[in-house]
Amino acid sequence: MAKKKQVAQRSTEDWEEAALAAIAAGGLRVLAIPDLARSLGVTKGSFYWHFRGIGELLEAAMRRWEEMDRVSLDELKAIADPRERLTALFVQAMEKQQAHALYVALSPVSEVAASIRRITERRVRFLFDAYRELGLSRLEAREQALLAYTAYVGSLHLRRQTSPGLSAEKELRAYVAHAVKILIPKATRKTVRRILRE
Amino acid sequence: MAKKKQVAQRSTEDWEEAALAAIAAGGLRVLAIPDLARSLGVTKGSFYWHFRGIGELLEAAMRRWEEMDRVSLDELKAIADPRERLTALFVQAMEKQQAHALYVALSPVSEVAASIRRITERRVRFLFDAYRELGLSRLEAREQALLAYTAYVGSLHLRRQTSPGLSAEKELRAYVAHAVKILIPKATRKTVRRILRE
DNA sequence: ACCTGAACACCGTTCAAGT
DNA sequence: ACCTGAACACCGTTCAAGT
Repeated sequence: MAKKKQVAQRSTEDWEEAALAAIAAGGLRVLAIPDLARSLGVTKGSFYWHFRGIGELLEAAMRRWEEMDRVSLDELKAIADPRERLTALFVQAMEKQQAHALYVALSPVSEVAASIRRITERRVRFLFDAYRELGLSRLEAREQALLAYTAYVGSLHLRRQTSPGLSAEKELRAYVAHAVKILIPKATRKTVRRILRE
Repeated sequence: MAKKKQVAQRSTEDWEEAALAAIAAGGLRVLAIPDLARSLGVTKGSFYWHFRGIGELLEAAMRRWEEMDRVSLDELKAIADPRERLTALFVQAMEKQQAHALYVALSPVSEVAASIRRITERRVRFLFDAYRELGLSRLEAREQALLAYTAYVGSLHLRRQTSPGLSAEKELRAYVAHAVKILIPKATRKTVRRILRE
């Protein structure tokens, strides 16, 4: 019954998670300390005990996201067969909505450019390694890795644009099927189905 | 000599242009009415004579950008040979820095989603038509158009990320060379050179 | 160790008053 | 027709005071 006096006591991680969720949902522009505080059940003043300012929150949130991205790539690295590994990556690219929303919202933000670059480099490197294992030359592997990565980024934008006339869903599926054919050597129809359904 | 009394008298278009320049340079977050007003030599109060609010400014600026985009596509449509037309489009994709910066900055902004979608549809349509003229089936042309468009969007992101170790410029050139081979049927080396240099 | 609450600067918005 | 200047609400930030 001592509800009024019960202090919330939120951890720094709580603030970071709330920030990432807000950015994924509405973009960086809607990130407001009073809103975050309200959603965490504390007053905005307490924010400044955890962070020096909104910049530091962004930094911490980015570190958190980078770590999540690194871990999910490492999980894929456990897959020995490079073709299977690429397929699993494509499946991930169709899921993980929050991560994709974050990428689109934050990629134009200059303050987090260093983070975004590290994420990009790690992903391109992952693709490069897979293509190398499939027998491509260094140059071919690099080119293919970059094409795969840009196709992925572009597909995020495509997915955000729900076309009214032409079914966006249908467009996207045709797109992915085509991209898979080019980006996963010797991909079978079953591979495409796995990526589109699974 | 009546400098103090000389009123600035800015047109609505001046505000729109200033807004687009600010967004291209620093993203939507740095768009601030006091800053715009200062750069135009008036006080922020006058903004509200031209626009009902910042939302209306964005709308007007988007209409302006859409029109610019439409015009530059129409210019390309005058090129009769579809292969030449695609090449010219790729050349544009390597130039027009402000337009690209605008796309990256605004694509995640939900308020302008309708504009972005119209721009995307117009561009994909342009690509589709070119591929049809080159003899592709409706499905093939659509798939190829979407791949070309996503590769373009992805390349914008790639270009923003100036890698320190590996030369970003070099990466980008390798990428474009590869993309051209896939996206412009029977492209010659000269085509690639034209796109990378011109 | 973590939070409250009041304070201040600054931006978005309004509007009466100017030319 | 277009702009100024003062006003107000709201957000980011600070900080002394609380538990």
